[in-house]
Amino acid sequence: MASAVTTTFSRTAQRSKLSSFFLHTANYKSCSGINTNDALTSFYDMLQMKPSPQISSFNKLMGAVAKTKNYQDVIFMYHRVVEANLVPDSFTLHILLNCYCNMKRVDLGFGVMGGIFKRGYSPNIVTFSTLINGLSMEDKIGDAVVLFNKIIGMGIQPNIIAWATLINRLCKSGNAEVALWLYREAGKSNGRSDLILKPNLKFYAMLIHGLCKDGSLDKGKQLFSEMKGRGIMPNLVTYSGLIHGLCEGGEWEEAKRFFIEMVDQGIRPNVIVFNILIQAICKSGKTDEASGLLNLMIQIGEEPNSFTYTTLMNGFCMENRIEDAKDLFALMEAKGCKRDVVCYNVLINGYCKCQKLEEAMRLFKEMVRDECKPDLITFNTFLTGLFQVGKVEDARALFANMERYEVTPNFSTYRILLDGYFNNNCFAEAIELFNTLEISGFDLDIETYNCVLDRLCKARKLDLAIELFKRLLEKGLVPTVVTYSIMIHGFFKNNCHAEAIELFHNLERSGFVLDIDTYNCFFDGLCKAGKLELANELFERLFEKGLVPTMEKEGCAPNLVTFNTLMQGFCSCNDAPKFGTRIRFNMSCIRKQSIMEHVDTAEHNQMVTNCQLLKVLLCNIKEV
DNA sequence: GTAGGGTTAG
Repeated sequence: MASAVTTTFSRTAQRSKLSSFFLHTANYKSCSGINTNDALTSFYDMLQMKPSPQISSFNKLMGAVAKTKNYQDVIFMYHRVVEANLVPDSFTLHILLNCYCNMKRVDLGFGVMGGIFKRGYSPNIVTFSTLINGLSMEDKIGDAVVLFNKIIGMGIQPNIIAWATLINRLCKSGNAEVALWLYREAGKSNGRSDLILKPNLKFYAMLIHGLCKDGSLDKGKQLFSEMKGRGIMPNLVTYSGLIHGLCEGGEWEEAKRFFIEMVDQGIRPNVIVFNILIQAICKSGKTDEASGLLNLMIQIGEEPNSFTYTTLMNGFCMENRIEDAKDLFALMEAKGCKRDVVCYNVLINGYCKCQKLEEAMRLFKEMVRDECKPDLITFNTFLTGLFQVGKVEDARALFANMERYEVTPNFSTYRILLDGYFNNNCFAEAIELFNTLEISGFDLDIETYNCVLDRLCKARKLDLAIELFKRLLEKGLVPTVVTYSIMIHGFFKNNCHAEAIELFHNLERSGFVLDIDTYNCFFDGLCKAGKLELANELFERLFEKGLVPTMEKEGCAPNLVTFNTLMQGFCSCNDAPKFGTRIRFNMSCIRKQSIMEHVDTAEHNQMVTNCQLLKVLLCNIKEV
């Protein structure tokens, strides 16, 4: 899309009344609603005036454009100002700094701070607050806290804006406990009453919401009471945050209690709090109840918005009720509610989930016609769906089309392609893609390596797997239990029993904490390799060492898979009677309630089959 | 004239 700058500068600049508006408006805020094109016309106009207007007039214009989030345009304007030999002042530089931070280029922001020094100004609390915000936006909350500490060390006193920036970002990044601690600290006087951060409704709201979202529900509720105790009365937004936090933390009953309390206080719920409730109800699988809430909203005259419809549509899609989702999609249009990219994505995902790819494609075309630009999530969703039904050709074509829509593939996109190629027997293509990603310096994580290792092992390309395993170590990646399970399984599958056993023993000796899946994988390999004695020995050893109870403590308890694997192994060998005691023991373990919890259907069915088989077998087994 | 601030969807 062409920026407003290009369009403005491609046409002859016209002297506009706006120019004089910017030259003479005392109150900058009064021009916040300005259209970027008009602002740029005025800007170009002002640049040509002789004598040049004051830098402050240019600042007003740049500030106005920055408010419209057209940061690229502000940067363009900054360069034109410098080229025109105008001297940027501290305000100009701070506007520029804020633009870079909002564009998630805090590195360039720090560069601007250099410029602030170079031009003889000193960074102030505004500079640092902006940078703290910029760092947080790039998920560098730790660096933001370090910077905050540093400025205090430099003797710069944070003001309420600096505190609000940091506390808000901490709450949003899952660090509400830290935020609360800081808030408490900021509330202490340190002998200077002018520096105390006074109790404040918005700070409380941020903290309550954050604490609940992070799972500290009791602390959140406690803070809510504390706030009321201090005479700060919660309003709709405070209640919404609390209710949302409680819903996210799974305390639906509590959320409902506060909703009722809010209504009793005479606070009328708005569309946002309804949306929060609808989402929570959908998540608990009661989509019809959520649908009832939509009707209630309409009844009381609270207009549902695109969030409302989309949330509910997503609820239906998750239950494979695509027709209901489609009806809602139609209702949305009938009610004059604009369908945005999220809404289309939800429905495309729904169609993909129930494998109606033609419908998904129709919708994709419709959204383009509707001038709704597909985004990264549209493509990632659609690609996943196409690969799932084996439409590899269509997936390739869609991927090739991303550029046309100015959407850059991300790491998830490549993972979808990689998995998709592997799952659809395009082994060579998958490996080629992986190699390209590796060479192009893509930051591949251990999970991606695990995926490729697994496929290589399963394709009996053990040499390549070993080579790749060495390479990931060289890269400094740390293998996980999954990596080792894959390798152990790979060795067994490729008949390298000795290597599998050696690897397992090395891991045990080195004190590496194995999980039950790794043990199961090892047991499975041993059983299939006919090494029942070894499997039995290991199992006995685990008991002798008291390791089985330890395994239980560490969430690594033997599960149904363990017993199923061992039972099958013991039964299928020629001298099954030898393991009679073990088989009986395993069966009694299986009957234990704890083993039966969290068992999937397939595993359960396997168990039933095993048990039936075993009953027959056991009849022929003499007690040992 | 420059920074921040409470709630919602994929």
